Amino acid sequence: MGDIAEACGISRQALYLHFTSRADLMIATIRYVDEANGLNDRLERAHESKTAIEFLEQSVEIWGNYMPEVYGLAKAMLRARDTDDAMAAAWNDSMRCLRDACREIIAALNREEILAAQWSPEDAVDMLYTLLSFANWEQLTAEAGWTTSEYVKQMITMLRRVLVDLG
Amino acid sequence: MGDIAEACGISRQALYLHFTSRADLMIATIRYVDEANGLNDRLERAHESKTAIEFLEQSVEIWGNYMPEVYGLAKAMLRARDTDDAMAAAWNDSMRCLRDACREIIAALNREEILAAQWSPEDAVDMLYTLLSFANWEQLTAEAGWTTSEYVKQMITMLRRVLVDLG
DNA sequence: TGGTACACTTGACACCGTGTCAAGTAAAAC
DNA sequence: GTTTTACTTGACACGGTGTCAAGTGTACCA
Repeated sequence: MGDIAEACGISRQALYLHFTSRADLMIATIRYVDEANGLNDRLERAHESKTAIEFLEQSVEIWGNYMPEVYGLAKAMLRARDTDDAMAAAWNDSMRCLRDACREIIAALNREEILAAQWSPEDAVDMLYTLLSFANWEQLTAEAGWTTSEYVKQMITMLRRVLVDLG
Repeated sequence: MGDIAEACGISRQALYLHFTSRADLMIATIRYVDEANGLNDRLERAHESKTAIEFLEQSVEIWGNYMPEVYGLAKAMLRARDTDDAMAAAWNDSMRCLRDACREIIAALNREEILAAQWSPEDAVDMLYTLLSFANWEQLTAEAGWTTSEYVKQMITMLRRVLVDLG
């Protein structure tokens, strides 16, 4: 809080006039970022896809390019999530549009009858959402040294293999 | 530290006679768990497999049953890892046998010429190691409600689809 | 038997970060 | 000209980590 206040050019105490706590500030920040960066709007664009596979690919590309933009905040929130229920709720809320996208992708694959036989739609949603996690992206980029475009390319190819059975 | 000391029936300060810091205690703990629970030894057993695919399946099964046993410690270490380099090193050290297993699995698939064409061996190792992460297991079990055996079964089927090209 | 080393005790203290409280100030709004 | 607003400084409580000093009981050892 001290560092943030200093960066804002106000006193630490003034911060508490605007936000009741550290958690409150972070939640407000993620709401602001959601609004400004518009993951919702961006994912919306994938809906123009003609096929379910294209929908999947578009969504992964959008998500893969979004994560680097909000990396710092996301990491801070994921850390705080473990000890703060309000933070966990805010994070889940903010990730809801990705969850929704996953659900829609699986529904689209199912509708086209190309969802791989091993999956119930529910399990497929769980797995897709899990595979697209920040933690995995961080591991592959920060630790393994992949670039964003490598991540997107490999992830798309992998997800096609995992989720799609071609007739 | 206070809680741990109390649980041990000694004073908080006595803990510092044995471990120089909280991080030191956790690192010693994970070393002890590694020794006692023997992930290394357990993974060793998978080497008796006749085929690369069997090797993969055995390893995932072993790992999937290991994670629940060390969940608490692993979670604490993953949290501390972000702010403590020694902790990060200890964690990586402790995960080295899983990394090695991933490398060997990919090498075996490659030797049998069934590693899917999309993958360079290095990328395949990175991806396999990432997919087997604690974070993914936690997400699928704690959040999505999968059981350990569901995790193992789905993970194996998925990894076969992801990594293996059958003639 | 006396002395020493060892494991532990109590109690105090410093440091850091979060969050709270009180009193004061400067400028804008009415 | 007064009130409201946004901020200031400065102090303090709390919890957690880590340190220090001095004391205690016990086991070992010459």
